Amino acid sequence: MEDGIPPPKISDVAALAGVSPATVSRFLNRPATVARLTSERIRAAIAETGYLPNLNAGALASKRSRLIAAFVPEIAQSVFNDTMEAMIDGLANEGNSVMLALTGPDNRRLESQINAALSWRVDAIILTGIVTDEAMRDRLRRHPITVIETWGLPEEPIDVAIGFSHARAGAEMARFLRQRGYRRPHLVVPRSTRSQRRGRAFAEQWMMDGGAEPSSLEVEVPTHFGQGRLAYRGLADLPHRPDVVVCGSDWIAQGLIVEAQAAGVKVPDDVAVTGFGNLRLAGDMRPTITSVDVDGSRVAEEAMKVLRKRMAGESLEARRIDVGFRIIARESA
Amino acid sequence: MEDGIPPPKISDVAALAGVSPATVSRFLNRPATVARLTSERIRAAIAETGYLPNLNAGALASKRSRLIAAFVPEIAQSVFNDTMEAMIDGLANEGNSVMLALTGPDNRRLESQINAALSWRVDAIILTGIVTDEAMRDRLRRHPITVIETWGLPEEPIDVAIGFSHARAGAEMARFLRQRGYRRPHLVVPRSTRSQRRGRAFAEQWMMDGGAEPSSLEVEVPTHFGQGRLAYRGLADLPHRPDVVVCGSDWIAQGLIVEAQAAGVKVPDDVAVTGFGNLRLAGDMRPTITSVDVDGSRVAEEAMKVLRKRMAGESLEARRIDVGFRIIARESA
DNA sequence: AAGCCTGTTGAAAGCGCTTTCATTCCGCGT
DNA sequence: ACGCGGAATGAAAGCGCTTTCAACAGGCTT
Repeated sequence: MEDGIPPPKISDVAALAGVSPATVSRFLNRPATVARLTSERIRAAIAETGYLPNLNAGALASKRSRLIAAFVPEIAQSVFNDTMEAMIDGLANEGNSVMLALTGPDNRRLESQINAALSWRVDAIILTGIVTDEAMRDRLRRHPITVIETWGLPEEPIDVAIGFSHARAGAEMARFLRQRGYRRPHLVVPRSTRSQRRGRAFAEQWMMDGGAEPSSLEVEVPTHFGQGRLAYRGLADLPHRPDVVVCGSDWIAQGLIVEAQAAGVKVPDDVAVTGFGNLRLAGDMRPTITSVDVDGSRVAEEAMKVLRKRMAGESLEARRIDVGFRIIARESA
Repeated sequence: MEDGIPPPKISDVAALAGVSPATVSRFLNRPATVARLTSERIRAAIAETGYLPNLNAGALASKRSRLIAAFVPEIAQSVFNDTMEAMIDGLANEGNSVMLALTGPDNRRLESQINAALSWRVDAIILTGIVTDEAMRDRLRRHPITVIETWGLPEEPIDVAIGFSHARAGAEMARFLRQRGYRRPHLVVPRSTRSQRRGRAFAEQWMMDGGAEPSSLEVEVPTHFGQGRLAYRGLADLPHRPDVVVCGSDWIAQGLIVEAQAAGVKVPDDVAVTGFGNLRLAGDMRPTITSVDVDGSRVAEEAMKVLRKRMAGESLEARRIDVGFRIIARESA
């Protein structure tokens, strides 16, 4: 940190290169439209001055900011991290900048963060975690920007949604476990809209297939290892001992397994366990954890495709993109 | 997403409120300077129009962006996440926006990301992970913005540094383990500048205290659970079996413990383990993991203090702020 | 030779704010 | 009654870009 002279501007570069500012601007934004020789001179002038375009001015003049706002509940420990990372990475590579906004587990700061994003005139908003407030959804719908909802797959997306059906994931897990012969599942359900949807769908499917209503435990988000341990201990108080515990995240599953083993209980022989998210640790744990895999990088990819199309002014073929999910059967169940 | 009319601007609000744009601007930026009644009318006009200031225009005109760039190697799994979260949160609360830039584990994209940040004329840059390139450090020094380096504590900060001495942390761990009676440490060292500094300091201190040079294993960053398992298996190939494994992160430690237990080896009786970072799971694991605690929220706090002072134009008392660290002794060592 | 197209460039008018400077209006001391 | 100072406001000049629009030079076509 130091101070003094203002940074060079486009007119400084233009003067040095012996062209007009307009030409420098063109060189920067649509290089193909400026003559070879001119380009060379401008390139040299930029290097010499150390010019960095002022993107605030650019955004103001062009009404396109190449700025994208990403909303996540939290980053501390989140299944979204991989997707976010792939996205931020990819966007940066294409010359965009990403503003990260944390909305808090209960979406407390959602509104103020959305206002901030809109005030920066971002080109797009990427939402992770569900915006349940209809008024807010409508407000976003009225703005002429791209809004991508990820992970969930709402019936009526704000604009575009990329994700999978949590209800189907829950139901499928119920079928999977029943078919494997389990009969007394216990659910550990994080207090998030999506997790609860999975939990509900699991229970419905389970009962539809003739099972009794599964017992369940709610835990706070973000989920973590320690919750698994507590969840394991809670098992003792249940009217009848479950033969499989369906956890809302791989971390919970991992903690539960560790606690079970510390108590001398074998997984999956004495009690089976499933997780969610198919984090790397699910495959690394002893025993390896049966989990639900969602291709996070596919979500990122599709999101970027959508953004590219929008920027190019093309129209989209689909407003709901289902990336699906897969139950990964491993040792723990 | 929809389109049509351009969003309201400050002159629309001004017209509706029957004042000049200048007054609305003042109302927005220094409310104390506008009369009570006028304020009321403006407030109403803003509400009626749904006005959101265009911050690009604001930043351009005022030369202050209230935009802060945060650089991290990655977010997927990182000890920095808590600090980042606290910081993003705090900054947003004070009316700033945060641009998150991923530099990649090897700082590959550092330069382009820094250029992007400077192009947006951010007010400050927060660096996590060490910028080793002296040319880049100098370049940043020449810019009239606040640069905060976190976690490390370089001799000659670019501007301000907030962190702790990794060398001291390594050395202290060596003393701690020796005093506890361990004699054959094995190091699992992530390939990051900071981790390696700790590892080296550990070894030096250990030998200075009369121990033999510790064996060690390098692992890639970001570290993860699976590496601990592999590290455990690698132990078998060592010339003599270590009595304590010093891991570069809690995740590694956790994986190592799980693998040891799966092999019927008791922790810490047969082999002790330490981690780093004091993540929540360190206290939750069975056995609980001895780790090194760094107060991440303190780092965030100090960073925000620095930013506040700079924005207020005050000068700083210190350019290097040591937040220290503590070895948290638990069951695993 | 006139007419046209394509490729390349420059002039100039904004983009929507902030901020200086000037102006007006009051209350107050003398 | 006069002048002064402070509070509140407005006029207007930018901030550093982008983007029309027009202009011009060649090269072709007819």
